[in-house]
Order: sequence, then C-alpha cells, then structure tokens
Amino acid sequence: MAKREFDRDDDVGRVAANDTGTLGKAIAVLELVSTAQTPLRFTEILALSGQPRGTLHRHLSHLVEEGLLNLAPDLRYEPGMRLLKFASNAWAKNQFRTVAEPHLKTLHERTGETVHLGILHGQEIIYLDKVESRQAVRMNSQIGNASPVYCTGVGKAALSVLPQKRLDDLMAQFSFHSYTPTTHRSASELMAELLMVRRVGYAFDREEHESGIRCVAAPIDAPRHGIVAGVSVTGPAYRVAMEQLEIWAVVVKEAAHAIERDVEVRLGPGR
Amino acid sequence: MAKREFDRDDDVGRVAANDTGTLGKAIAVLELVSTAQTPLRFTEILALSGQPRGTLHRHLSHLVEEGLLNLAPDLRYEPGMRLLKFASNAWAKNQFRTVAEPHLKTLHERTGETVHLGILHGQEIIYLDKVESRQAVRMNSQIGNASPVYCTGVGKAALSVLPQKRLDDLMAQFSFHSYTPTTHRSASELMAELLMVRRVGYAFDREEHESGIRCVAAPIDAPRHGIVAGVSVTGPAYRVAMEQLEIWAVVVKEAAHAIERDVEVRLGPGR
DNA sequence: AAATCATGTTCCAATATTTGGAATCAATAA
DNA sequence: TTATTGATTCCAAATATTGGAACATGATTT
Repeated sequence: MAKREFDRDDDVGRVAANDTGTLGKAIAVLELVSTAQTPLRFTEILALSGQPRGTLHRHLSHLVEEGLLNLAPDLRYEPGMRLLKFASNAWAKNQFRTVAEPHLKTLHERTGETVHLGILHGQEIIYLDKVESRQAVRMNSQIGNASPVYCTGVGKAALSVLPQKRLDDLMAQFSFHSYTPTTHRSASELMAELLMVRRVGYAFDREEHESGIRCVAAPIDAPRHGIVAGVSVTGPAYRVAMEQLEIWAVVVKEAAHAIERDVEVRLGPGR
Repeated sequence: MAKREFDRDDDVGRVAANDTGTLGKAIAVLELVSTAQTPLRFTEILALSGQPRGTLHRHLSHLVEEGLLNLAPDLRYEPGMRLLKFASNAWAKNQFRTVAEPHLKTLHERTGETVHLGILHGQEIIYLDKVESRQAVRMNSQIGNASPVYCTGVGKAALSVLPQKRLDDLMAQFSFHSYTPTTHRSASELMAELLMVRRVGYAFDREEHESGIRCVAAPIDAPRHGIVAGVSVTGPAYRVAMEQLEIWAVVVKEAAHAIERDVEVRLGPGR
C-alpha cells in the first residue's frame, strides 16, 4: 500500500553495509581464506566469494604481497605469517591483559583449574589469555579463539553488565546455534538467565558450548576504558560438580573485581 | 653526466615500492600503530606516518570499523581484537606446524630444554611454535614473534639452505644491528659462518641475539612446499655449555630431517 | 600431434574510490 | 570571551578499482 517513497537504506533492516571501501573488500577475502578448513585454490575462492575474476585476483595478489596470505607452490592460498606477527604484537602490548595477568594466576592457584580471560568483541568473546596447570592440550589453543557470547560463561557474564539498549541491539543479531542440548535457544530464554546473572554477579556454562565442559564466570566492566570482559574457571564435568562451581563463584567474582580495580589504578581514569 | 634518460624505477635501488594500492597504505598504518609501544593519539600517528590529515583519518576509521584497530575512549588507537582472531585461525590450521608438532615434543623430551620452530619470512624468522617444560616465562611469549635471521640459530640454519642467489638478495638488505657483543656485524662475517653451517648441517646462536641465551638449530628445507624453516634447542648460557650444544646438534638435525620427511609424506608431493 | 578443457593471469576503458588541503567542530586553557 | 590544541568532516581533482574479455599455461583427450 504505502509506496515506500523513502527507499534509501534506513537504519532498519540494514544488512551490515560495509562502509570501509577497498579495505573492507580485501579483508573480507582474507577472512574467507583464513577461515577455510584447508588452503584454497583460486577457483574455489572465486566460487565462495562471488566476486568477479579480475577483482578477486588482484585482491589476492595484494594480500599475498603484504604477507597476509601465502600462495603455496601448489597455487593454494593460506593464511600468511604476518598475521601471527601482528597478533604477537597485539597480545604482548595489550595493557588490559597485562593488568589482569597476576589475578589470573592467583585465581588458578586458588582453584587448580583452567582460568580464562575473555573480552567482548561484537557478538563474540575473544579469549585474551589463559592459565592452566598441565599443558595436556595444545598450549595456545584458546588464545585468540572466538566463541559465541550466548553459550559461554564469560559471554553471559559480559552480557549481564551491558546497558539494556546495547544488549537488545546485540541479541537481535544472535542466531542461537544449538551446540549442545543445553544451549539457549532463544533471546527470551537467554534474557531470563541474564536477569539472574545480574542479581548474583556470576554466570555458569552448563555444558552449553561443549559437552563435558563446565565453567563459572564473572563480569569485568570498565566502561571508562571501553572494556567489557570476563574471567572464568573451567573444568571437565566429570571432575567439577555444579556445587563446586557455586563455591568457586566467590573467588571468581573477587578476581573480576580485583581486575576492575587494578584497571582503574594502573590504566588511569580513562576518558 | 649521463642524463638519466631511463628514469622509470628500475630494479636497481628501488626502495620497496609498494604496489598494493589502498590496502598497502592501510596496512602500513596498521603496522605503525600495532608496533608502537603504547596506544597512540591521532596527532602522534599523523606525525609518524607523514600522511595528510584527511587520508590518515579515513584509514584509521576504516581499520577501526574492521576491528583491526581499536579506538579507546581516550581517543588512543591500539591493536584490535580481530588481529588475534585471524592469528588464532592461521596458527591452528597451519599444516606445517601440525606436522612438526610431535617432533618438537620428542626433541624436547630428549634434551629437556626449550624447543622452537621458526619459519623464514622475508628477512625475519617468525616463531610458529615452541615446547617448554616449565611455563616460567609467559606462555606464548614467543609465538608469532619475529626476530632477525642473521643473529638467531634458526635464522642462520634457514639461510644456509637458501639458493645462493636468493641468499645474496636477502643479505643485501640486512642492517646488522648489534644486539650483543657477539652479533655478526657484516655480510662477509655472516657468510663465513654460513659456509660452515652448510658443511656441518647445524647452526649455533652464541648469545648473538640476547645475552645469556644460546641455542643450536638445524634447517628444515621443503622447497616443493615453499617452506624454509628451522628447529632449535635453546637454553640459558649458565646451564647449557657450548659442548652440550655440540652434542645436541645430532638430535636437532634428526628432528629437522624427520620433519622434512613427514612434510613430504603428510603434505603430499607439493607443486 | 592436434584439439579440448580447466585453471590461472593479464589487460584496459568505464567507474567508483581515494586523496588531501581547508573548513569545521569540540574541548580545554588563558 | 577568546586563544589554542586536537579531532573530524567536506568535496572537487586525482587516482585506484572494477570486471568482462582476451590471453597464457598445462594437463587430458581425441
């Protein structure tokens, strides 16, 4: 009926219109290649990206020349070494991580289980650091790893301290993929838990992201530094009962608060 | 005298003419910011980059929007979390690293000291993995770290297997910064050692990069996969005598050869 | 040996983006 | 209120990107 006279893209329903020009397009290609399970040939990337041949070829060439991608002798494109170099810098110099580090160690000593520090980035949690006793599993497996917010302890803890407006905007974008039988399946279900998390100040992950893995997490909120994050203690379900997590919740919250305080002290008053 | 009629940029004396267009310029800004010791303000970056205000501002905005940089509330730019995410992928999926991993563990068991896997990238060695017993130092300190080739064990080992032509091209670019009293100071000095390394098949680092740190390394050459790399065993000078390194040279070489073989077997014949 | 096919690379005029100096805005100090 | 410093926005001119088509290469088939 309404003739839609105002057809220019409004805020409503706008599908992530990339406004980052050439850079954005190149990074999209980089993302595509570096997310792939194995190195990709040109034609494969062509099919996946939907870009025209010429354009795609130039983007790939530029990325290779910059060291962000590597072109192996068998003509397959794979992530470049320079990505590691960038990340190494980012990690080593991250001030928030530096400040949090001793508190993570303390928390690990108190609980004996693996401790994670994760930061909210878009609709994901990116793990900035971890401390674990035995390096049974691969050392750095978690660092830099991105997980959904809605099914991780750190994620839910972080969400719980967001202003309602920002929370609503975020939740509207979630897809609620069911990783396990206990993964939340809807915004209302998640919101119900977040209300609880806000009250008690900590969040559980009841095997919601990975079967057999439980955790308890507390939020770290440093709005003056633009940081929304969380600490957690994680363990295998067979060894760590929910009752144990309830007990640890106290020390996890203490760690989170200590980090919040230290951020204020060591990183200055912020804005 | 000669009127330089052919003035277009020849191969000679060409100063790294970036041919990667907009991407290259943006990444240069990213590099600048992510290499800085602390987060930088707009004006500081302006001075360091030498770019015009408008241009720089747009580059920074795009990088921020892409998550490659973060703009803190105090208007300082710092490395963005997405860099970690990219690297996490690059690291986890790197096939060469996956293949080498078990051999690194074996080598660690045999020597009891820290083992590194580094890959040649431009004129640097980028550390892809490490295995160490006690996580006394920061866990991931080394991974992704870039060090000069001419003063590291892995670096010299890698150089020793390069075709002379490529080696000459590379060496012409070295700056030979003297990190310690034993750092090589010239191409001829380095070349003399490389001749020796070629003969014996392993290289030492006699506290050339960092005082008090020694290592012995062996080259990994997989030309069909475009990989030039090295493994090393590193230890503190007070605990590890040069004689000990001489002894370990044998097992380090064995590890390197085992990795070379496994690359052929597990990664296929290559090109 | 010639033809066919699959894949990767290069070309270049039309088009969209970047460029960068100058104007504007914002916050703080004098 | 008026400087001052720093960040942001503007927009016509300069430049890089775009993408369809032609070309190159190498393997496979006829």
